[in-house]
Amino acid sequence: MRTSDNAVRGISKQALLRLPYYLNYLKVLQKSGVETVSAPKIAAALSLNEVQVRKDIAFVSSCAGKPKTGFDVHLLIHDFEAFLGYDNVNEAILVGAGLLGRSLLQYKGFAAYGLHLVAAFDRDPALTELRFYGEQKIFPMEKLEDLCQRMRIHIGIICVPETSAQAVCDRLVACGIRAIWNFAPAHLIVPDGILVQNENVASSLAVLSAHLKDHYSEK
Amino acid sequence: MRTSDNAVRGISKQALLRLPYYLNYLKVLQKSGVETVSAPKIAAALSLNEVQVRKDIAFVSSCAGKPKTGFDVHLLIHDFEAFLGYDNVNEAILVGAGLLGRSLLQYKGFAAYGLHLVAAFDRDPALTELRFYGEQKIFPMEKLEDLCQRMRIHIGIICVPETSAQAVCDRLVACGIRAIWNFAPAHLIVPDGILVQNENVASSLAVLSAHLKDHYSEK
DNA sequence: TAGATTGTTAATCGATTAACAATC
DNA sequence: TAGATTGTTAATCGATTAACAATC
Repeated sequence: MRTSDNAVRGISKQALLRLPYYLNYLKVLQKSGVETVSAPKIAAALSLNEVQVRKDIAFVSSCAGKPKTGFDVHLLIHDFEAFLGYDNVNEAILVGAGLLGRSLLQYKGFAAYGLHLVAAFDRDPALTELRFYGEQKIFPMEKLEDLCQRMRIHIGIICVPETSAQAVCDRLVACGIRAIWNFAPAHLIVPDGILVQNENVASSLAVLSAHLKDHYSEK
Repeated sequence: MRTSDNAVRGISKQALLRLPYYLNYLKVLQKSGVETVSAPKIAAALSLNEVQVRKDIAFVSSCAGKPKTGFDVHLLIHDFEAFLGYDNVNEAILVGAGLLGRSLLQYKGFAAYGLHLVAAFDRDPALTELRFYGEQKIFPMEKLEDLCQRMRIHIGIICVPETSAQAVCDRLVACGIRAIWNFAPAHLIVPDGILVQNENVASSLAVLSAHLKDHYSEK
C-alpha cells in the first residue's frame, strides 16, 4: 500500500488548504474579543460542513471542545499556527528573477508564514550584478548548488519559463531541495519524497472560464 | 439533488485544473513535430492515470482516438483551446492596485488565455490620478458599478486586503460579476451561481510546510 | 432539565483506477 | 496475426456528510 500523493501522513491536501482559512477566521474573532467559538459557527462562516470542521480541528489541535460552548479561540490559534509552522522559519531560495520572481522577492508577507527567501538566482547577468531586491541578492545560476547545500535549504521556488522549469527542478532536487513551489505552467517530474506545489494561473482561469460558459452561455 | 460546488456541469474542478497541463504538453509535442500521441504517453508525461487521460480528453474533445496510434495532436490542441475559451476574450476588472494588483495589471500573459483586464480600481487617490499601469487606468472606487454594468464585465479580480475583501465582493456581485478571482486570504460569501476561485499563498505554503514536517521532521 | 454542542462511527458520494471487450 | 491502444463499465478508494450517543 502506498500513500496517495494527495495525503501528507493523515491529513489530506484538501484539509491543509483549508487550514489558513480557519486561522484567518479565528484571528478575526480574536480581534473582536470573542473568546470561544463552536464548530457550527466556524462552518457557517467558511461555508463548510460542521463535522468536517471538527475533524480538521482534531487533526491540528488537541484542544477539547466543550459541549454547548465550543472551542477556546486563543488555544486554537496557537495550535493552528504551530501546525502550520508559522513560529519556526523555513528558508527558501527562488530561481528566476523575472517580473513574477521579483514580485515574490519584494513581498514582505511571507515572514508571517514562517517563510524566508534567502536568495534568488537568475541566468541573466544583467540581474545578477550585485543588485538587491528587498534584502535578497540575485546570484548567477552557478552558485545555486553551493549555496543550497551550505545553507541546507529545503524549499525551492521556480519562477523560470516553462522551457527551463524541468532542468531547474532537477538541479534543485540534486542539491537537497525537498519541496518545490512551482510557478511555471508545466508538470514537473520529481523523485518520490519530493513535493511539488503548483501555482498555475491557467488552471485557475480554466475554472473561471468554465463557470461562465456553463452557467451563462446564452447571455 | 444539488450540484456540488466542485462540479461545473459534468466536468469536475480537479479535471479543469488539469486541462492546461494537457494543453501545455500537447504544444510541446507539436513544437517538436509530433503528430499523434497516445493516452498512456500523455499519462506518463503528466504523472496521471491513462484512463483518467482518456476521460478528460472525452470531456473536452470529440476527437476519436485510433487504436495503436492515439490522438491527433493538432486536433486535440484545437479542442482544448476552444474548451478553455482561449479564442474568445473574457473581460475582467481588478480591484486593489497594490503591489500584487499592479503586478497582475502589468502581466502580459493573460491575453494568451483569453483574459483581458480592462480597468483597475483603488480607493487610494494617489493611485488613481490619471496614472497608467500597462494599458489600464486605475479608477476610484466610485466608478466601479457604472463601468462594470456599462461594459457588462463578468469577471472580477480581488486584490484588496483581507479586511475589505467581503465588502468589495458584495459590490462586485451587485453589479453583475459572475466569477471572482480572489487573492485576498479570506473566505468570501457569495450567492448561488457566483463562482469564487481562491488564490491563497498561505494555503500553498501549508502544503509545503506539512510535507517538510512529516517527511523530514528529524533532520 | 432541555438543548446545543462535541466526538465518533457508519453511510454516502464522487473521483480515480481496474478490468475487459472492441479495434486497428 | 499479435499487440498496443481505445472506450466503457465495474470496482475501489478516499473525502465528505449523516447519524447518534455522550456531555455540559
